[in-house]
Amino acid sequence: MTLPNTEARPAADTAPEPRPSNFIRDRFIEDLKTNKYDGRIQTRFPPEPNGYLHIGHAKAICLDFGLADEFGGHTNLRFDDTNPEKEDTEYVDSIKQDVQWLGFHWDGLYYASDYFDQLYEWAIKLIKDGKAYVDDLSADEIRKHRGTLTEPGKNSPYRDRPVEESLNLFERMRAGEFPDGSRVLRAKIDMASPNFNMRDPVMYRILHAEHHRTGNKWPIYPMYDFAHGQSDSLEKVTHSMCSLEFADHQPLYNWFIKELGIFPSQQIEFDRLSLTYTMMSKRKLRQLVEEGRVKGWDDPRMPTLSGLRRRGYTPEAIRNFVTAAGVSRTNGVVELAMLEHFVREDLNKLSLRVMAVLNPLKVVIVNYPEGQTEEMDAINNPEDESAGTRKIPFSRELYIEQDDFREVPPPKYFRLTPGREVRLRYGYFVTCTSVVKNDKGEPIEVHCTYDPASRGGNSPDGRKVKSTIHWVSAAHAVDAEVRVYDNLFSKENPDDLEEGQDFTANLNPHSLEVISNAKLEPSLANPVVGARYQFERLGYFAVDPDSKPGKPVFNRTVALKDTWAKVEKKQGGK
RNA sequence: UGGGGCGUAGCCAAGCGGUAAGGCAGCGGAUUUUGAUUCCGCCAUUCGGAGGUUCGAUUCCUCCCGCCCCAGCCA
Repeated sequence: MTLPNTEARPAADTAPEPRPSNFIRDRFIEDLKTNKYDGRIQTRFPPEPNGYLHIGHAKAICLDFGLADEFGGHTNLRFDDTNPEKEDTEYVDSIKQDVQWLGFHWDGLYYASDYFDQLYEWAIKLIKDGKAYVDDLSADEIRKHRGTLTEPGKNSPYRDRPVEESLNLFERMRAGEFPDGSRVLRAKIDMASPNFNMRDPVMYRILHAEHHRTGNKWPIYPMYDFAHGQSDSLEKVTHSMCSLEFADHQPLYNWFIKELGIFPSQQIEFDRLSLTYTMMSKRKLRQLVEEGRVKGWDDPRMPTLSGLRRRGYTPEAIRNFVTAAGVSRTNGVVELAMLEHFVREDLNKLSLRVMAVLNPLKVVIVNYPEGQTEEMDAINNPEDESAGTRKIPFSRELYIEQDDFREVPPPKYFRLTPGREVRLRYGYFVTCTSVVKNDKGEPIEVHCTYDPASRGGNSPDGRKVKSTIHWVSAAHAVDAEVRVYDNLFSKENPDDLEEGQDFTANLNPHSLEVISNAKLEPSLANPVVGARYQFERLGYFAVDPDSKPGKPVFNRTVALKDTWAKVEKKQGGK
């Protein structure tokens, strides 16, 4: 889906916001100052192509690309594709698209699989140096030899087999002579290390699996630990940022680089992004897709970049949010309200205002001539004068929002109610004179009179009204489907579970509300897919790809802030 | 329990020995043809706790408490 350029984004006329300081930037500055890498900054964004990118990845992307950009550095996109059983080109395509959509450009595009030959040679070298050996133990036996948190591990009986034997066995592993799981190549480090990653970690496993890029060339695949640091090194990466849980791997990362005598890339760990009411686990997001709990990876309720894009989020909003949330080494959880603030902030600047009624209630202006239509002037974007104005038809029968009329108004309710005068935005002042109700006593039609002198919404005598409400002319209205979203999960922490529950127990049953009979102003009959609008007084909405000519479908990106809803809730209202 | 990491307001987060930035949320008030936006004001005598060093500690030291990560032939 490509987004049309329907929004004019005003050129920035102010200096960029000062970036909050953080420990990674400090490290860059320090390394530049000491000329540690000849004044060079090289980073990489290294996703495994086993799923779609989510907003947590946006943080890593903004750091890897954004921070390097700040210092005139370079950033590679590198796919960490060392586990063929989980990976697919569908994911590499979506990842490339999402990185670009976020607004970043990679200098080099690489795959760990590009380095399989080099990695294999390095493994041979380590065997020859007596730093690696082929182990015939089963996975289960290896686990038993690994020891526990308090007990050191035990050496494998194969640990001291002759170099020639390991060499021969490893070559035969590579030749495909052995079945999966029968043997592994291990680094010979220290089975008594308090760090499990140093207890003779596995470097290669046998996997007779087809790889999405190398096909059936390899029956053995390197482990993450034997691929990542060396890939960084090959790309002359100076600062290799990764998340906190890899901190324990750093000694191993450095060990391989040292034993191989290759370019000394350095690893820096930072905290992952967590959001309330949101799930970032790729495995669980995949489960939601596969079980049909959502409509796909790009379901607008998903925290994936493709989902947020379809929902109407802008890349700017996401980048601003990530920057504001900051980076540290604390495991915190950011409130979803903060993300929503940054979309509203961006959308407020660029989206065209439009009138739309989600839950229509018919209004008849009894003293307005039948058959007459007037063209009223409306401002497209009060935040951007260059967006101009447009004409909206006004006639005797209109729709207003059901919420904007109360037969019996609660305290502080300013909107339409019998006997009260309100302004129809860009229209006229109208006063409610009577209500027509159905058998159940629900209002189905409201009768009003209008003041012809208040055309456009101003009364010459200067009298005030407490409220301005939006409307759509019934005869000119465009029917539309509007999808209104709420949090995907009903708990702040979706992993907060009762005994025996699965995380899907916390799915919000009301995360999607489909409104099939919304009424839009006629300018919205055939909007461009992806275009974003503000429905005045309601929120920001984006055109969904499911739209058909004359029958648009909109996704609510986020509602406008609603002080009245808060007041009403405090009053114990609906 | 061994190792690693982290504790600053409801949430995120600066701070690096000189007396607590900023953002989000919240609460007041002004402007408003969106109960929106914008604007203005308020919101930590205190930095997980207890000791110690110092003229002076969120910053240094010691001990304690709490939370997160690690025992995949996943990344």
